[in-house]
Amino acid sequence: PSPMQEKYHPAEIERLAQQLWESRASFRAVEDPSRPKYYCLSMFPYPSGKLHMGHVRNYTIGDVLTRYHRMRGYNVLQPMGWDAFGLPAENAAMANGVPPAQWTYDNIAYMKKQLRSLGFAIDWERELATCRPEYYKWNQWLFLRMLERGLAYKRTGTVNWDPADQTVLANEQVIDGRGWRTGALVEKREIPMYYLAITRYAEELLADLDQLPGWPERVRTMQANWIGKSYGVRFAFPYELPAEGGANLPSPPAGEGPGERRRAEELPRSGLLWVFTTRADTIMGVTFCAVAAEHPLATWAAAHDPALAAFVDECKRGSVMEADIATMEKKGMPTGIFVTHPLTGDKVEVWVGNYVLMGYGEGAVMAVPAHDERDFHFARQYGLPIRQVIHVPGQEFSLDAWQEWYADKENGVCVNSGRYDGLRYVEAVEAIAADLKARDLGDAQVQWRLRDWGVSRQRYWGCPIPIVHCEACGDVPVPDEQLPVVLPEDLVPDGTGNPLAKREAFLACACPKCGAPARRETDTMDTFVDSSWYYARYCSPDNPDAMVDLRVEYWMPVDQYIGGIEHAILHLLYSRFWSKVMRDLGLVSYDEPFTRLLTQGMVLNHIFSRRTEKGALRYFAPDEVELRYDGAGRVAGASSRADGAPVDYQGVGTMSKSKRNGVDPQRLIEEYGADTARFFMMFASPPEQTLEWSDSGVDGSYRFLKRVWSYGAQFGRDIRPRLDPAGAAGTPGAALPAELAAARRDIHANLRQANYDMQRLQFNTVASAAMKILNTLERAPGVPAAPAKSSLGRMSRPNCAP
RNA sequence: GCGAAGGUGGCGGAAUUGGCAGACGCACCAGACUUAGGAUCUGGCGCCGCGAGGCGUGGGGGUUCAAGUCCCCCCCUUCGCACCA
Repeated sequence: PSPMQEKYHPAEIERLAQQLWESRASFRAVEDPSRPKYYCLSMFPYPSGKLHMGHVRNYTIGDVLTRYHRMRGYNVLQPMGWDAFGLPAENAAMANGVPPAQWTYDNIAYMKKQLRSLGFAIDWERELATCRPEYYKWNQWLFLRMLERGLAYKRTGTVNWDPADQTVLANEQVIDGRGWRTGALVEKREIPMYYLAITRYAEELLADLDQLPGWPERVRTMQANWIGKSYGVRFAFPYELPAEGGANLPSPPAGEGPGERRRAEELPRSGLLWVFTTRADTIMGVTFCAVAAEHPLATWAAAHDPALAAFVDECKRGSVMEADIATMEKKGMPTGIFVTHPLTGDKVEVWVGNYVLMGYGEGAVMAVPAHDERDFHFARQYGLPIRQVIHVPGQEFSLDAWQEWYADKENGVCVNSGRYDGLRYVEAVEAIAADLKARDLGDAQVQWRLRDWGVSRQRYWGCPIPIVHCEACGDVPVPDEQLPVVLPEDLVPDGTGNPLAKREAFLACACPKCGAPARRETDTMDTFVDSSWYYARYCSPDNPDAMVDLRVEYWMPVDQYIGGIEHAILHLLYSRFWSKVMRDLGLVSYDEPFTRLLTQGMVLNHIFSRRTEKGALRYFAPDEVELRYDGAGRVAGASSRADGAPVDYQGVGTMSKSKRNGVDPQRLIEEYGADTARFFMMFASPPEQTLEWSDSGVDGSYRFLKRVWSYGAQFGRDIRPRLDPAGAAGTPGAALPAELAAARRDIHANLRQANYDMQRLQFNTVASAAMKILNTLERAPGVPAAPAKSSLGRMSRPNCAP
């Protein structure tokens, strides 16, 4: 052995190992039908500047799994790329005057260097960045295919509008109802946007969740609830508008309900107010209706009533976020318009309610205060009538306070409902739907909570939507042979709208249809479009002529997808939708893109703070703080190393810049080496659970690796017991599942041969960590945690071990 | 507000079908070795109490011979809520 091998110099060892891997192209993935494939995918990073611990954990878990499967003879693909379009690049551009493209490419270069230094087994030949024209060309191409099939369409949508900067704001840029840069009160504004008809796939997206046993149960539950299939009745209240004031009608926005997609140039004198309800059995208890501020009836009434107009304006202030709308104070105002109850013929007043959303359902709801909690409080607040029409035996209805049973549809029976009296929920809904249908005023209908996906963004740093606006021909799709519509990379946004709108060279073009001078669309696509199919592009990243080719059939679907739980709904749902669209276009043959999903836990660290004299909270980084313990090992207090004065310990929380409790992976790598970082992250906690940062744990990992290195020939004997994950091997008579037993044999066999072999050292470190992941993935039933030697005698409890 | 997942010692976490709560590990305490090894070994370690004993799985109620586990109500934390990624 050379002197170098006797001491542990991780920087040198890792550099040599990485050079070796590179010179041998060890991680290049080549299609090989003779071997089973294993496609292991980690969610690609946004190039925000540098890696954080969440990245390191995510990619280490993936790396361990690929190494394990490579050991077992699989042909492994582990690619990496960059989710490179997005808002932070524009914000950085505004702050520093650097074009988003330059900022993004610089960040990619730095983060790629970091990923390389971590020694991940990535096939870098397949690297992609979503901001490259050769990638986003295919966003545009598929968008055009969807447009041809009516899967992409244009209608109005609601956005946050900053009246000071005259620009659209992201939800994130609205703080307490005001624009983050200007402080101006944000307004809702209706603008034309492109939508993708994901609701057409709602049924399949819901049903196919059953085909994903490798996904965490809670993710499937959340997706099912998000899609939200409900059975109800869609019906209409006929109305006649008062005769006066018909001459100067405002132009209401297009109706948006499933059956109501007309562009109303003028509100007809008489018409139908459509609503949807899951509680048609309570229809006889309707005492008023509520419409959104943007609803045509509200617009019409506001034109005749200045007070109502002021209220409608008030409703249009504030953000469009559902969480904000759901938590704000419920307010309303009568329109003076009365509609006719379709079954009783009673007059029912229409109110404008700030809690009714134009973009959901019909933009109008029936109100049954007696049996809907929100309607109950609203009616009490405004003195509207409350009519009990559901009775639950043994319960007494009272107007004093809302009670849960008022909304009970299991035990409820119709009362005060004429011919429906005595019917239970299901019979009542059926009878009422039939009666409405007979009058041509409604029918039973399946309703989805899922809404179509609005993809237009009034932003620069994104994929251009391939549309040309021609005065004569209207909106004209860009022909395939003119793709990609290339985004100029030298612009710097200034916060006052999309800079593309000021770039004549981008705007000016010829109409593809008639050849006349035309203007390009300046909206770009939602970045969720970019991330909805990148995993498929990794299979053929070099193909300039097709979105995907036959290689996709070899690698896809992804066998193991790994990422944060925060993507459990949107990203994963959009990817599933996009896959199904690609399948229906004949591009791929799989139904679902991700066979198994692992949602990794967050990385936490201790938080320390102190109140300043002005009352503000000042945070201290953990390494700026000295901990004091009491006799029992409890944290008794903490003090600043700088001034010795006490600081408050706030427990643990996710690593964040604002709380100053982040740990920079770069420093860790430089100080201890990549193996220590990876080793610690794998052993400190099972992959799906939160990981609490511990400096002593990192230090211990380093010392352990050092000892492994220096023990040399002996270490197979000395170290082996310590490598048993959770000590599973220590239980006498415990039957290991075959998979775990095989993994154990692999690890022990390789430990025995591993002396001084740097590749094998890396291999063993990683392979033993793989055991821990397998424990999580396989959920091996019947494998108890191992007792210590000293407690073996206490194992007499019969139900303690098999 | 709505949807989802959680809450067990100082800490990470065990407890399989309702059957001795706290396995295993970390930290801590005492001792041994005896003197550089942040090693190893032995013992202790939920809380209160000198003790007998009492109390303990976020809080409150219930079912049961028996509840961390089942039922009802409430509280707290994390994730998502469609333009952050």
